[in-house]
Amino acid sequence: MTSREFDGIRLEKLREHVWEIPREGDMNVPARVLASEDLLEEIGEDDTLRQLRNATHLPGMVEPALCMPDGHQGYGFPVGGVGAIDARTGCISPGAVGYDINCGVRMVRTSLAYDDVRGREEELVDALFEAIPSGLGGGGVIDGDADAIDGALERGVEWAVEEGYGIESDLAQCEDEGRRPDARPEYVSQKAKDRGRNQLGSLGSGNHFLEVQRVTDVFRDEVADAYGLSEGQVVVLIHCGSRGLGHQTCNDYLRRIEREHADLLESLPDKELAAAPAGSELAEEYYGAMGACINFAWVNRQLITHRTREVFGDVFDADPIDDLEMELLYDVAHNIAKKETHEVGVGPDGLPAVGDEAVDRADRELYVHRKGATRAFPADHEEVPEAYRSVGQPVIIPGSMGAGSYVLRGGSESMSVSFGSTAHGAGRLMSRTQAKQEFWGGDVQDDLESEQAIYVKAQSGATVAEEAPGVYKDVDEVVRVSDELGIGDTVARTFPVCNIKG
DNA sequence: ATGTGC
Repeated sequence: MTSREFDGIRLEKLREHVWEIPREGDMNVPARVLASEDLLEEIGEDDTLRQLRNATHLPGMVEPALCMPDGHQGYGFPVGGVGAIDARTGCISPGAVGYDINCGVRMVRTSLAYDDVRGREEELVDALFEAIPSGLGGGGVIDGDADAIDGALERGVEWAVEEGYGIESDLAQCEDEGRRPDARPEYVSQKAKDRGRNQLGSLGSGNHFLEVQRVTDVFRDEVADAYGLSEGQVVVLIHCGSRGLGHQTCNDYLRRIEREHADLLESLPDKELAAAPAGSELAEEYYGAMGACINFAWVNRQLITHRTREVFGDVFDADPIDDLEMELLYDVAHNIAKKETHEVGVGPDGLPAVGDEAVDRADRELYVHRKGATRAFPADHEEVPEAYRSVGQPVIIPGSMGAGSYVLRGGSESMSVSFGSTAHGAGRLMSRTQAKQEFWGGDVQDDLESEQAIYVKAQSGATVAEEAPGVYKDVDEVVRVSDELGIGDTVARTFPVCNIKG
């Protein structure tokens, strides 16, 4: 059997693109990396594998802990990590969701062709940059008051559409229809709400962006038809999260775990994996608060969508819905934990079990943690919107601002291989600090414009350097692995036209 | 990711 070892961590190749870290010591389950040999070499260079192995110590983890092909090291739990944990006997881990709760991405279609936009890129990028708040700190599309925050946290996109910031179809074309039914705004602290109030409709910083793109390739005609995508079409990608509100909420609950569940914390190999035991008051409150932050992030992307439609309407002197057909393709969460029912191995006592200890398989309710991973439910799954039910849910995978992005559809193998999940992006190759040593923001922008006709406008040159195309892995290779594993199948590829950043 | 550290 082929095997590879990185810094004392050995992986056995089970089959093409599937590498297992065998269970040993206090690991509850094995761990698996879904990657080609080339991607595995990159994943093995940072702390990802050790973090993935540590994650298997979380109580109640069922089946192997997973790392998607774009995985890299994160806070405690790797980015690109998927961890399914028994919701009755296990735990829920804020560290396995991430600071930016429901950081995610949506794609908006248009009826414009690249030729309609060509030559007007700078006018468009200037108008978008002017209209859409970005960067660190406050300022949003709307000035939120207490009612707005409560509406957003409780009801998500439903609230935004009622307030006039969207159209009816925006609801159906969003994961969970833009509203977590189990959101509990009362478990979000006043401090977090105060931070979110003036950030409703703002991109933020880091890897967040709004990008106008053109469809360059269609790989599966019948799926692209169902998604309303065709070659040459202009689309808009919006990538952002829950800003200070989600960050504050993650922090609030990490502190409470330290105070109220120090025993569980002590038992973990890395304190950053902090988790609350299933059934505890804290677990319930975090789950409800996280659901509210998820709704906030959806409202954030909805308000940016609203403003984007207005900008396109102005620039192209047309009605954004009736003429430009700016409908939402889909909105997917990249950082989330949700109760989902999946089939898992169970022992004689009926509890989830792995390897030889499993005597049967049965449906169990799990906290599926996806941290830097996308839900990728296949055709016929009841949670796929009706318009896409026969082909599978759209999966949106942003690459870098120099490489473009992909639209996939949930693959037929995703439920059995990855708890209905696939990759979420290209994955970082180097730290932000290293990126700033390697690149200069202004040079990156000049090169993109002169060599690829891509127009980037950003609040901070440092952010452009941190997000330079060269700091990312090869997104083509990431989606090739997803496609070959059958967890997410390529549908279309896009290429950047212009991009605004924090 | 983030009022760019507690």
